[in-house]
Amino acid sequence: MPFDPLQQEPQIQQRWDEAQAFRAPHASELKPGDKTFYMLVMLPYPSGRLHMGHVRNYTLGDVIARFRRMRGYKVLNPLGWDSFGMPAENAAIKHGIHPAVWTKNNIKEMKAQVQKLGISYDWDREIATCLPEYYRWNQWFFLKMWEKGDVFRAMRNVNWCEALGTVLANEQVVDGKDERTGHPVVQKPMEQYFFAITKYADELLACHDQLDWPENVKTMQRHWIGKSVGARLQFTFTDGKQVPVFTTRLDTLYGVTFMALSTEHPFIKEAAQTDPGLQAFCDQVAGMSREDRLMSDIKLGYRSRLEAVHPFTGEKIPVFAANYVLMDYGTGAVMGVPAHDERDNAFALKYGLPIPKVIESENPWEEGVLVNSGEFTGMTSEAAVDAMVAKLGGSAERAVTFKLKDWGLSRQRYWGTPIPTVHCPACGVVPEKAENLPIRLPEDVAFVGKGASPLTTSKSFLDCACPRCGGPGRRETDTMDTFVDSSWYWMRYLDPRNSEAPFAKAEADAWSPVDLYIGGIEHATMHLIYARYFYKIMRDLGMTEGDEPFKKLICLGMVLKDGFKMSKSKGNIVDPDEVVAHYGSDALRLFMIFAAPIEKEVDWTGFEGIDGATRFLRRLTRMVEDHPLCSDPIPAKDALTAEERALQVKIHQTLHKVTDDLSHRYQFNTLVSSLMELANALGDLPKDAPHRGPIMQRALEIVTLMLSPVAPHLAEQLWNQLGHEGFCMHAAWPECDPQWLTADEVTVVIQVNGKVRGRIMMPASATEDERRAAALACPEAQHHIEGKEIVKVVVPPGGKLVSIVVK
RNA sequence: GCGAAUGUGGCGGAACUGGUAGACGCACUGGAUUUAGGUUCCAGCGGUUCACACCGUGCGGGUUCGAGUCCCGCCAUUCGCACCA
Repeated sequence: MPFDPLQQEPQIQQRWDEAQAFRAPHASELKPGDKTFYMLVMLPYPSGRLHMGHVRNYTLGDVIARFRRMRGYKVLNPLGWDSFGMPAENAAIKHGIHPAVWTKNNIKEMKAQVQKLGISYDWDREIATCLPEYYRWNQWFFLKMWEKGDVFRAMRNVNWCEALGTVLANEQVVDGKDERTGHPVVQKPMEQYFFAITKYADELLACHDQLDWPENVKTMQRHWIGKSVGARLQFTFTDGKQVPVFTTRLDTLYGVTFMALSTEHPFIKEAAQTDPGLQAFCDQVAGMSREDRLMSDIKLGYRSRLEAVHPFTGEKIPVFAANYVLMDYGTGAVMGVPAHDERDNAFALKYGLPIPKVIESENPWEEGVLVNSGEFTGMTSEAAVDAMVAKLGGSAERAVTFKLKDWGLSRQRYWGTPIPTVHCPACGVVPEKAENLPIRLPEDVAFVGKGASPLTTSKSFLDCACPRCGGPGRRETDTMDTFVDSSWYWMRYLDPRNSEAPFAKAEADAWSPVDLYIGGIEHATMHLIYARYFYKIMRDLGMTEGDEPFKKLICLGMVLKDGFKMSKSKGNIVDPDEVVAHYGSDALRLFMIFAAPIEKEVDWTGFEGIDGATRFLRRLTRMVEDHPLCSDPIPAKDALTAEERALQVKIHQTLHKVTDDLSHRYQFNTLVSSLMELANALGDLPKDAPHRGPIMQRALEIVTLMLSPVAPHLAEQLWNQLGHEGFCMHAAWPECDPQWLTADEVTVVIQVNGKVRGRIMMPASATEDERRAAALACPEAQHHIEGKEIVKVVVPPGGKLVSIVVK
């Protein structure tokens, strides 16, 4: 049977389907001693079309899932849809399609595309976050967290477009204007719901130790969480107001020459009411585009009429409103120490403030010994902090702050999980009763792209009874951030039809935590921190054991086209469907795996690489076709020819390497090249080799088994052609034979003064002295040694090299 | 701006612990087979050079018998920055 993927692949997929080959057992079906492996890929957004990034991600996951099955593991490999979010609502505004219809169509289309790839998903586990059966559990978690005291309401800025009367997402705001209509956008505080994730900040940092994750991801998370140890102290204004300030450098207190408060700080707002100049400055900052505020190093300030009093010297200190002080970090107020803080320094130079030096150290921004600091002069920075806290008495204390902010989850949108609370004139904001869940999204809404959330237009949704007093109430119209959906979805895969709970504890015990999680590096901080947080919440609710949801993490690089991210707007999309229709999925999978190491971005240069993958698969097929089946055993080592022995070594070394790549190194591109090398070696075995039959039989079996995770369809075909019944994917992974792992002879490289001058073949068993002697005797080396003094000869362990140093 | 990463032939990449730079593949060149080819097979393929040899892993320094790999300083590109998912 030739290589004919377009004909064969659908048939093989149908056979797998009929045999339920990918079904994962539930907890009750697992036997004691069963090894389990939970393989997870990040939940995709159903944009409508699959792209190459998905193909890469799912193929990698599938390679691991299939490999683990062959190693005897029970494997759970699910997929679902992150199906709430803005694009559906945008489609509704633009094309008048209901978000639910648009989303459902997209899922259908993308699922069909994924299925053509032959990924071994257990589709019985499929979930979609936009279905009430799913999002009711978001609501359930919200209520549990409310009970736990982990939900609160507070003010935070949103992107407000006055002309549209709408809140906009960051990505909709370009240069301080609505991307679509060009109307100006300002920062406006709005009352919102929050999850108190900062309660878990310390634990999120500490648990990194348990994780087999890339170091760079852990580092990014550490910086994101941003723990700072320092002190909080009160400054008093001349009008008697107390202003708390957090500082990591209390030791520089004598160097304070100004204070800077956020433009959103309540005292600044109050002062602005009687200070038109200050008000204008605050308006200017509120209207600054997000990029400008975040990404420029331009420090802007405005000197208010407020004055603070230095707690030790009693000197009056000017108070500025400044764009670089953030209201949601620390206390929204900083003490300005221009001599010892880089940003304060730039600010002081710009506004002509004094810059007195109070620390003697090598680098002005680092700790040292205090000078010009009254009674504290001469102390080290460390000692001074304790002394100052003591001297300041009740108005100062040691404190810790985090850059991590509490998780604002309110969205003023339709296509998301309704937040299950009720506004009651008598009781205030009241959580819904658990038995009333799910609070369903209403259908009778209009999508116009301006004004408040569409939910505010649905009378049937708005009118409800207060869960506490039973009086008339108004339902909350905010929906949840879609990050809530993706913060626990992998647990729902364990028990997707459960109508009593998000999942049964027994299922969590059987499968959690996830053994390997694969997804994009772009999720390094937000999603992966929220998901870890939710897992700790689930643990604290007694729903699962353990601290961390994802034991091992692999982050993929992006798939680019001509150096750019593939995107509709650039018109550089390569459609996987077209490739599969032309080359079949095995060739696409093989090429995706082979093209680049997984953590690197890969540029989709065109179809030439796939031609190469196809050539390789065709060549293997031909080798199997040309091979007459043989059931003779392979004779003992001594009976084989030198060529046959060398091939046996190559076969088993390759098997060893591929097994290692798949189980430990998680390096996949080299796995493919090893297979190609082995195929080349098999092709070189002479047709008249005396034991060709049994050697080739076993070699082709091993190659087919190793190919199976990457190109599973062809592997099934070849497996049957090699005389085996049943599925290759259910066959056991081959074991390598230790007697064939070491070659009889090795090449020893001879260097003279660091340059390679010769190579000699030596028995692998040669001693260090024998290698040294042979190297010195080698004619090519002699040529470079002659007439010179030998300073030393280095023979490093490993036996592959001798380095001679001459003068 | 802040945080994280990446940089090796014409191209994608390999080199796992500091030890043969360029495995494997693509593209290209020459040859053979074929009625034909998006077929197959053989050979070549970093640069300079007749050769010996020398140069060569983004750039500039350093450590070492030996550096793509380690250290210091730059440059370029990519990802993230809290309402995109």
